[in-house]
Amino acid sequence: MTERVEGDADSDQPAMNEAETRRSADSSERAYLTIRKHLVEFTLKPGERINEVQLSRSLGVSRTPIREALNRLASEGFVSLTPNRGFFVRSLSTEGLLDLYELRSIIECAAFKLMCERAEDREIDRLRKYWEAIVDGYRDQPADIILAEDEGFHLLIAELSGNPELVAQLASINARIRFIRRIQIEHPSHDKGQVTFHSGIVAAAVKRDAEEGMKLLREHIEMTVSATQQALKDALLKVFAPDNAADLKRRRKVRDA
Amino acid sequence: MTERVEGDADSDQPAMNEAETRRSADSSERAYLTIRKHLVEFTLKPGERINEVQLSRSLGVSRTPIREALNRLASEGFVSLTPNRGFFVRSLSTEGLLDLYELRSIIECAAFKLMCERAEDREIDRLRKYWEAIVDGYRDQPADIILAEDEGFHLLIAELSGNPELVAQLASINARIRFIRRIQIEHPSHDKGQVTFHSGIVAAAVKRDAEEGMKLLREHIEMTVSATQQALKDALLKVFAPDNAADLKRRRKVRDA
DNA sequence: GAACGCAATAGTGTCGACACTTTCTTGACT
DNA sequence: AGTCAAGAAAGTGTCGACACTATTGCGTTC
Repeated sequence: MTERVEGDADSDQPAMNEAETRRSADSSERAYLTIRKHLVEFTLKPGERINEVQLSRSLGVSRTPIREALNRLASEGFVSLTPNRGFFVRSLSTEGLLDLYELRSIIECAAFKLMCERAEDREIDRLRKYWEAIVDGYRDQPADIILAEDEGFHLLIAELSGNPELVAQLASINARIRFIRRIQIEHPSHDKGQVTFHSGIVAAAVKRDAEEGMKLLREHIEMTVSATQQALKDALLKVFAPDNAADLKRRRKVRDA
Repeated sequence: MTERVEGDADSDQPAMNEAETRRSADSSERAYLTIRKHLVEFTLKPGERINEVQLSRSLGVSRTPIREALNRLASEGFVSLTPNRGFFVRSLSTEGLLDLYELRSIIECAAFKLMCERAEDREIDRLRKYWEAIVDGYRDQPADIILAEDEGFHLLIAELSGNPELVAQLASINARIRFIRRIQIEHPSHDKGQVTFHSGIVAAAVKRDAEEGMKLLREHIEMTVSATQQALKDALLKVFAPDNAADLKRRRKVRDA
């Protein structure tokens, strides 16, 4: 949805004690990536109010690029903005999560169907090859890699649907649930049956069997949802463990405000 | 998608020659609404580069709120941002339009289905009453009112699906195609059969007949798409009429860049 | 006369400062 | 002790200025 290059956020300490004040013309982008990382890793906790000054100091830039980044994150649903009160970390409640996964299921099923109807044979072949190339080492990869490969797979389906809007939507949804998916992958409950699932999807695509593919997708997403819910609960518990219950109460009050 | 109150943009000349420099704490919001209006009405033409200084002068605010508004509009797909070169009015090509309508169809069908499955009877009744309240004068209203009532109808369906994400998505799509829908409504080709269609939808909802409703929705959207394409062509022709072909050529070159 | 480079201009990206609003603190009053 | 209000502190919203980048126009060279 947002109109820029992605380039994942992996450099972390860009400033802090860096005296050399370079005007690198992309403070805003770096701020965006860094803040998103904080959100994803719960360094900024759900429900928390975001202090612009503090953030700008810790990133070594002024408030302008910070605000730009936060506005972007607001459009993407990561944070919310209350006039004159500032930005808040959006707390992804369990229901909210369900809603997002439901939306994802809708988009993915539609994409699969359109792909079956429209894609050329050699495009379907691209999907098959993509999967074949990664299937071997798939389950032994670290979580980040698995996640990226999985997202790539589903995104490719969206691309083959021929509708760029679907791609944009799915990418935006992915960004929002990525942190949870990672938690889920690292969680003991993580289902290794994904391999079978993906192979099934490829088979359905080759046969152009839209119904079969959509059925698989729906089942798959439903399964991950229930697994994810437990993983999320555990993660939230861990995040709020050091504090006492007061924090949780406040969070509930502000939830989705 | 974006996290604020909507409150439609209908006040137009907020500043310009207003000497009194009030710090009203919502310049950003006003800028957003005004710029969006310009985009919707083709005052800012597709493909055009947006000059922040000029805009800020004409709105009587500094560049900060202008940039904030433009960033928001970028997230929503109205404009695009090229680093160090600025914002450009996104040219909604005919294909792009098709993709958007397709996405809309997907979302609306899914919403209708979920509504049939989940909504309580009194909620379905709300939909019926909403339509009954406006059906009488519907076709004689001015374009803006028809548009708002129509959007409200479809948005209500999304709400009754029980999934706020669907509502947000639909709202965002609506914002992007609103200007075209208005053009289409004012175009001589505008189909008055919408009344029948909406009544059909309500009937299907009352019967909880998801298949029937989805069929109607798909047909309806497909019909409007073809009608809209002609309307869009006429409108674009009108917009680019004063200039010569050079402008169109430039536009093609930059398209969706 | 066309291509190239260089200076001048226009425009974006970021900053620090200040006005205005919300939130917290303190102290008077019941 | 608890409540409320006034003032202090913290924080957001907006501004104008300046640094940096892209673009335009001009003069030079081949």
